[in-house]
Amino acid sequence: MVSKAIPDIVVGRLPLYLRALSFLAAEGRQVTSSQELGQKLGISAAQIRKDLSHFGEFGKQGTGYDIKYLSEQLRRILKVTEEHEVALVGAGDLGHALVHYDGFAGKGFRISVVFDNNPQKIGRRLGTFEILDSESIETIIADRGIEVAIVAVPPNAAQEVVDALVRAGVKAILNYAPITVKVPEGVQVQYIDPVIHLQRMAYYL
Amino acid sequence: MVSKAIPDIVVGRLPLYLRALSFLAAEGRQVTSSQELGQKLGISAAQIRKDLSHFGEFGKQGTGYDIKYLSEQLRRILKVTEEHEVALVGAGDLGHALVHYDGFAGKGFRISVVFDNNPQKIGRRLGTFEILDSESIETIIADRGIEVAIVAVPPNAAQEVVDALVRAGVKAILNYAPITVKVPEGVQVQYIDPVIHLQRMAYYL
DNA sequence: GGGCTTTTGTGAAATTATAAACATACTATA
DNA sequence: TATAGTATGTTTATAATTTCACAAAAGCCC
Repeated sequence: MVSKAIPDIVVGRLPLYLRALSFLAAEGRQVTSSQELGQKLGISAAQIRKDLSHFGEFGKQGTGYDIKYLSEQLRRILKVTEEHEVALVGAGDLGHALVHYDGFAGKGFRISVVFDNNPQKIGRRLGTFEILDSESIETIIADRGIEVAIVAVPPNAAQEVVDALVRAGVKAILNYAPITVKVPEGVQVQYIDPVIHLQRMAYYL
Repeated sequence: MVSKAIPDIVVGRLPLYLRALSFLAAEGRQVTSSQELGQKLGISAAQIRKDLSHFGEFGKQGTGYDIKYLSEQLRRILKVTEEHEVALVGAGDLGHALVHYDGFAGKGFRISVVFDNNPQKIGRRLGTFEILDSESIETIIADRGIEVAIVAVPPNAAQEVVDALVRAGVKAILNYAPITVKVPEGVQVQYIDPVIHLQRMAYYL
């Protein structure tokens, strides 16, 4: 394997591999194979081997992959060995669900601050967090060096929030608002919109 | 254009086009171009034209696309002109957020029944819905002919819920549980897992 | 230890997807 | 009515991705 630019589509599959490995580990399994992983994920075994080969040699011929070892390697590659602090903007129903979501634990992320622009909500608690004024996004996020944020605000507020996050130095944004936002070079955005997924499936109904 | 099997990746972009068109329409715009749409979505104009060409000719040379007309056509293609009834399984925080989410309106989907397996919750209300026993998924969904469902239950319950949905005749499942589930041929599953998106972005931090 | 089985890592081949290029058609304007 | 300017739909070219195929390495069993 030679170090080259890794295709983004490959990077996008690594978290799926890691997730599948976590489940196998939880079942007490020690070793797996590209074939088994592929079966579980609906991906060809060859593709999994090829994807991993971009980063090194993690398996043993005739045996497969040590689950614990490969998980560690993937976590290292994805830079999720330590937990990233995440800023959440939007303390509505979705923000509430995200704050209480236990799926972030051990996966490399931890919500550590919550913002909202509603004066009714500012100063109140959401879970263990005090809801902070969105006006303070820039200073607080910059001060704390947070570089990951989740946007869970209505669509008409999303671009404005994203702009503030970018100014604060955030480099990765997970946007639940159903609009495509503009960000400068060097800032990543990923989108979660249930309607997009549902409409895509509706085509095949 | 000749009718052939449409690449899934093309189908996956249609909802994005439709979403962008909705925004333009909301701004009072009448006409747009592949170039403008591409700019807004971060997709090349050629790709948009090519994607649309799989389904017909919707534009006018020298002018572009009539926003209302193209939206109608995309809705027809995606089969979201009428609203699909959606069954929601899981009345936790996420289910709560989904029931109150106003982003489904006018997009082709409407949550119309809610299930949970927690005896504490069954019979109570979630928004305007009475929470029904998950045990009744099969009969109720089959009776009402629902073919779209959203799974918002903990990972350890997800496969079981999916199995029940499949038996009930559901053909499209949006799964918020962070596990890859097994479904028979002919049943679609799409996944929403914030951790996957965050980990993918973390690679580039 | 030798033969058999398994499974990796990886080039080469096949497939699929994206981008570029362009002929054609339409609008607007003078 | 002629001309210039746009923007489509489609063809062609380029690039990216996936699959295939196989040598090599490791384990297992007698």
